Amino acid sequence: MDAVGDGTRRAILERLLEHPSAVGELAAGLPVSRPAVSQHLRVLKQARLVTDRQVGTRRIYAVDPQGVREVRAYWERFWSQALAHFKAVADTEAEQRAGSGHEEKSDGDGG
Amino acid sequence: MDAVGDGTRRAILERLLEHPSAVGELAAGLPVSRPAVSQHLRVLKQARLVTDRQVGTRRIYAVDPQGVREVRAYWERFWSQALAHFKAVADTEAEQRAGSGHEEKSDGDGG
DNA sequence: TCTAATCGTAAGTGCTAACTTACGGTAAGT
DNA sequence: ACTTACCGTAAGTTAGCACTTACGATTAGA
Repeated sequence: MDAVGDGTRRAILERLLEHPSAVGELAAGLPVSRPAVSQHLRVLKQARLVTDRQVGTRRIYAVDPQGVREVRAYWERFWSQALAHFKAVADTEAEQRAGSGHEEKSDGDGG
Repeated sequence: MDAVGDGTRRAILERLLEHPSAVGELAAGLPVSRPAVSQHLRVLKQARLVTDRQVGTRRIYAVDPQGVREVRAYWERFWSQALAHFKAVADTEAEQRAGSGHEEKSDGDGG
C-alpha cells in the first residue's frame, strides 16, 4: 500500500514491469540517485512486490507477480465492499423514503 | 490514491459508507479534532470521493459512488495492465530461453 | 441585532520519509 | 594482490503532511 503510494516507486515499478533491471539502470532513467532507488527497492521488496537476484556485481530486480496479485486483490476487495455497502444503504434509504425522489447535489465548486 | 493513503481518511470513508454525516459527528467518533476532519474531507472532496451539502448550519458529507467507481477503475486498470504486461514479458522470455539466454546489458553511468 | 451552533481556513508545530553524500562490502578482471 | 564495477547502508538534511489552536464566516432562532 505504502509501496505504491510514492510516485518514484511507481515509476520504478513501471520500469520493472517492462523488464527486470539492475539498480544502476533504474537510477539512470530516474531523477534520483542510485541509493534512493536502492532504498525504494527495499520498500518494494518488503511489500513483496519485487524480487532480486545477484548476477555478477549487479543485482537484478524484477516484479513479483504474486505480490502484485495480492495487493490488487486487497484493493479490489476494499473498493468492492465500499460500493456494496453503499449500494445496500442507498437501497435501504430508498425504501425508507418510499416515494420521495433522490437527488444528487452538485457543489459547483470550481476548485 | 493519496486520498485513501491515510488511515484517518479511510476511517472517515468507512463511517461515511454507513451513512452520511456532519463534520462534528465524524470528529466525535475519531481521535482527531474537527478541523483535522474538515481538512481530510477537503482532500476526499478534491478526489471526488465525497460530496457535501449544507443543511442548516451543518454540512453533511456523503460518499460519492461515482468517484469510488472511478478510483477503483483506475487502480484495477493499473494492476491489470501490470499483470498483463508481466505475463506477456514472461511468455516472451520463456520463448527466448528456449533458444538462447537472456543477458542484461550494462551502460556506464557518469556517477 | 444579539446569541448559539456549526463549519472552513490560516498559522504554527512535530513527525515521517524521501533524498543526497560518504563509506564499506562483494564480485569479476588482469 | 590490485583495480574496477556495482551495490547496500549509515548519517544528516530537507520537504511534506497530519495535527492543533485561534479566528472569521454562515445559518438559525429569539
